[in-house]
Amino acid sequence: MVKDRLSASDWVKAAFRALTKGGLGAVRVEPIARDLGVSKGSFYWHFKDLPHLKAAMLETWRIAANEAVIALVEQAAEEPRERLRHLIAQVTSDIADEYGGAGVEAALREWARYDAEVARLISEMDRQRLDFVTSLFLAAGLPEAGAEQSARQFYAALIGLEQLSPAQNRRREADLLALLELLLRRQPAG
Amino acid sequence: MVKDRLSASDWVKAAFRALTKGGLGAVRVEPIARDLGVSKGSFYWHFKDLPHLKAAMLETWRIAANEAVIALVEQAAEEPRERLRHLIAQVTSDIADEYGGAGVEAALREWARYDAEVARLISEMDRQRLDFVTSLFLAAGLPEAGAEQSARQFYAALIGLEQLSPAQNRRREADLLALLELLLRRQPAG
DNA sequence: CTCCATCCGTACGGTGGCGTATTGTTTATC
DNA sequence: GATAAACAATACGCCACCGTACGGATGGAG
Repeated sequence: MVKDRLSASDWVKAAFRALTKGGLGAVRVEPIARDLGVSKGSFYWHFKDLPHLKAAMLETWRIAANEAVIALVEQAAEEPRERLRHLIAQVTSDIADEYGGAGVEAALREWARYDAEVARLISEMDRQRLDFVTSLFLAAGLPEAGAEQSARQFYAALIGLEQLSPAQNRRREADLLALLELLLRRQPAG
Repeated sequence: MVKDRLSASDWVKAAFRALTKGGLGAVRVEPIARDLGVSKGSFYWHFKDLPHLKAAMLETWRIAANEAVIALVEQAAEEPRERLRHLIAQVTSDIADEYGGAGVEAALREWARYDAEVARLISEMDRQRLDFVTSLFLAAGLPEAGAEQSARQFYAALIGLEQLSPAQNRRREADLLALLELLLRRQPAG
């Protein structure tokens, strides 16, 4: 047997699978239970109800996304331009993480449009990422105002390209790198 | 009385309202009927079933989106750079058209991730818009390869900024205009 | 006035999902 | 090997929605 007892996080993982495959409307107890080859009796042992599962998903994603950002901050090179290039490489890599990666982001962004709490979470994470990117542009020598705008433009293009051409990672990377060059040339760092 | 007989397009409009407000999962017969103050007997007179309503929505949107693009091509200035600026103004204007505008786009993009047919439609329209923007960059003096990439970068930023900061039209416009300047400087047109 | 087409209301059966309650079944512990 | 805890299966009532059937209202054509 592979695994005949489930944990709460198994349910969360399965929920993310359902989310990426069928959207928020597909995050339902009984279908996921069938997907897991188990009855919903299991679900209601691990979770009070569906809203609690969704809350667990949000929390899981928040942590995972934070860790992804932090991992980039720590692990990549010291030089800010290098860090930005590592960021691009990371975002355009095919390694879909445990929780779905690209698809999840889009689904959550859509979810946020109907749920104020999710909207706050997303906006908070965007803020965090924008601050990070802004700090890199600043460290690369851009003036304050220019750095913030460049960060927005860069991050927006990153998101937009994910929507435009999923599964075109190679070209996306090239587009992002070229855009980065352009933005960095705004103010020669000297 | 305001209007005591409905048409199929009244249902489509109401369906778009539901879509922008609650996502694809909110496009259901009976709730929309309640919203319209009518019974679902009306719905099944105008449409065979729910899939047919959704098909009508897609068709409506396709036409509206095409007309929007075409209107820009015809109406705005002749000069390519001017046309691009008009495009930005259009996209960042608050005039939400009859069918919801910004919210609909996002919802449809998410819908496309679960439905191959919708995906084809979206991808086709993206193709069309990218070709349009590419032609403007070409006309503005950029070389072929650079024009295509600039178009992707510009259009991606446009989409991304919609996701990032809804209801920040003013700043979005500034960011897009600045980015446009940058992209146009790639190859001084002479 | 009548008749037909258009449009909507109402009532119905069917389905699928939610959450609860209750009863197994496995596992660790002593 | 008894026992308690962790986990899961089953069965149930409930509700929202789908799609159908049919009957009632309304308005224009003749």
